[in-house]
Amino acid sequence: MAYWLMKSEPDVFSIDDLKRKKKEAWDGVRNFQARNYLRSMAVGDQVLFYHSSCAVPGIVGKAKVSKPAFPDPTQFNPDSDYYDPTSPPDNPRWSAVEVAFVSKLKAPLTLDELKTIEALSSMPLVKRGNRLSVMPVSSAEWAAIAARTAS
DNA sequence: GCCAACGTTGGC
DNA sequence: GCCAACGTTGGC
Repeated sequence: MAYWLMKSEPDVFSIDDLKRKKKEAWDGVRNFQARNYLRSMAVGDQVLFYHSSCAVPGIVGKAKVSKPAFPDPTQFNPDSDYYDPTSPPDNPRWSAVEVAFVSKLKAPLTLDELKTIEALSSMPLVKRGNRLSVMPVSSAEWAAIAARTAS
């Protein structure tokens, strides 16, 4: 069982959206490193849900992986923002997973706060200029975050 | 809205 | 295979 952190813009898809829908395909990832992380996920892996590009970026809830990686259908959909005409149908370039809602935090653990936690100092998340939208979380990092959150 | 940082593309 | 240009991410 592994831990992950996944970013989403709340204007596009928020923790409240996931809570309401229970499950959601996590598609649209178009970065090779993030894609490789998606492909290494297993059902039951735990996920920190992070809101990015918003007034108060931070961890807002938890989810878990409910389906392992499958070809991201949006890459073959010409009407999708994520359409990728260069992806070979017999060897799809992009993957998605399905995640299920677990909990919403009573209060977000803000990026400002995350930056002050020594145990998290090597996470790409807290590094300036970081753009990785899916990243692994170590058990020590998970524990440090869990110690500061209530759901 | 701005801009720094980064990944990707494409010319050579 | 290098690297400049470009587009995107994401904090502020």
